[in-house]
Amino acid sequence: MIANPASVHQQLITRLETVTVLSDDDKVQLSSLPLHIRHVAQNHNIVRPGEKSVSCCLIISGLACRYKFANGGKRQILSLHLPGDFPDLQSLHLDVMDHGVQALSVCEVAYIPHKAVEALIEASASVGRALARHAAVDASIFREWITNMGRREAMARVGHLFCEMHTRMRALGLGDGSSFVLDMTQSELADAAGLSVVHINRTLQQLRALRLIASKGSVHTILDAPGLERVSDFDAGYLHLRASYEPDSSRDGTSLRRTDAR
Amino acid sequence: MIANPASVHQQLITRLETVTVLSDDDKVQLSSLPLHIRHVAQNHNIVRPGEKSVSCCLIISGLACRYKFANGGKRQILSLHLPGDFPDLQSLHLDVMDHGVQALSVCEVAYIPHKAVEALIEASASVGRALARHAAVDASIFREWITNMGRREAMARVGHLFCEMHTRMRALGLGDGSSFVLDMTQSELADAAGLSVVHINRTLQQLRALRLIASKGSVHTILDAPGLERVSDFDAGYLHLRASYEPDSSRDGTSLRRTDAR
DNA sequence: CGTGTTATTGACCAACATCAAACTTAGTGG
DNA sequence: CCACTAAGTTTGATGTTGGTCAATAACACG
Repeated sequence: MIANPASVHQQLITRLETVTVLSDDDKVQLSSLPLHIRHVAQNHNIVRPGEKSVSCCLIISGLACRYKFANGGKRQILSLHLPGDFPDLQSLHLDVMDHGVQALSVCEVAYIPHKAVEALIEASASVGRALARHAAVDASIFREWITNMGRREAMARVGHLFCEMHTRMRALGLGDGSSFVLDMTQSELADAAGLSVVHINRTLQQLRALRLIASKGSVHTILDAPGLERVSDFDAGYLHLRASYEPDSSRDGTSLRRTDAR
Repeated sequence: MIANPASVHQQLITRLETVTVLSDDDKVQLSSLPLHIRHVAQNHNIVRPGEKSVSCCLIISGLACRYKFANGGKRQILSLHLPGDFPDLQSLHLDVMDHGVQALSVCEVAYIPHKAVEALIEASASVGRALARHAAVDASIFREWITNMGRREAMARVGHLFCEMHTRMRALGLGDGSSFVLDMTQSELADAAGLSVVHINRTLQQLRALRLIASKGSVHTILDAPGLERVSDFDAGYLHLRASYEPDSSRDGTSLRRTDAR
């Protein structure tokens, strides 16, 4: 799997078109975007923490994550990234990386100079909107993860992670019906879910025992999607895919009494 | 405390100037921004979840939060917002609110129509940059909160929250040296830290027993800032204030072995 | 095969949740 | 100003979830 620049440009255009309308001129500009394509080995950094970035990275293939270390080196995985994602788009606006980006599987990555991205945004409002929207969805996923870590117990947390990745992959045309590949060790899942490796292992066993999922290697199958979503408190609204979302107007104007908060 | 539009425009200009350089023309444009100023009572919604926003809100005074509900109504507070913050800037790019914004104290809020914000960004690259940076810092804080919830235990979690709010307030010229006002009940602190009310109470007692903080009512004093930061694993880098940040290049190019992850 | 990583298991323990009750504080109306 | 009330804080007792440690089993790869 060796990406050539032209196919990467096309991949980028296709991805942006899921979100906005691009003019022919936009596409021409996108097609001439300078790319520095690199293969990154498994477990190596795509962007180093603390770095002063001069380019944004686009994941072309593979699975990447953002991460931070807390305390005495306990790692937290902050997000997972699929082909077409820009895991460090914020580096356009922040001088220093407050976290790292790492390849969880072998990855192909395209680095695009900040200057080029800025020029493109300057030139095309559509592209600017699409990138802003990408960043906004990224932040929405962070919010859901905060909720996941703060208010869901282990089984829901892990199940939620699976639901999210399955949904995101299907939106990109990856995965095969109810199966998908998530190339992460249990140790990495633990870092993503804020749990210990041992507990992840036992939680996966529970999910399997309940016949909600099945796994062989890194290929996971969702056996009972509604059941898994129920157990995991999953509602895809926060992914802001082009689907409907039911507004909850039950609290209109009324006071949220402090005791509501529990 | 009744804000008049002119002072709000000035407050906005001052805040944006902490981040970018504004031309005289920018300031004129900012000063003519249409604002709908509203007082929001404590515990009432500033923006309802599920809503299709047509305006962004700017906190003029008071303390606000973003929140979500998980599971059987367990609330998670996602972020805290001080005067000058735009807690729903993302609504410019997302059609539906995936969370709510609520007043934790009495708040004054200015609603600015999306159309006006978009026109302003169109007209002024500086303002666009400042807002994009605001959103990027917002997301950085989310990442730190994920780490906080996932990988820090109760005392560090609560201490970290205090350090963050203290630092953010000082950056805005709020608070008085080592004291600051954080108008939240323990129940709300619990929702922010992903803990139970009872445990928050006991954790605060520990922090007081260690002489790291002292509190009377909602006025908190940090008695031993370095001590609290150490216990809380706090490093202000992620707030991206205009200060230095030490890059960590210790992992350059080397493999992050999977077992590093623990 | 042998070596190193990853997955699994059991035993034990710490952190945190839950429940229920008492106490404190601030606000309200008489 | 006092009694009353409701919200918020604190405490104790007890239970559960998830962490830690340490060992073993299963795999993957040269």
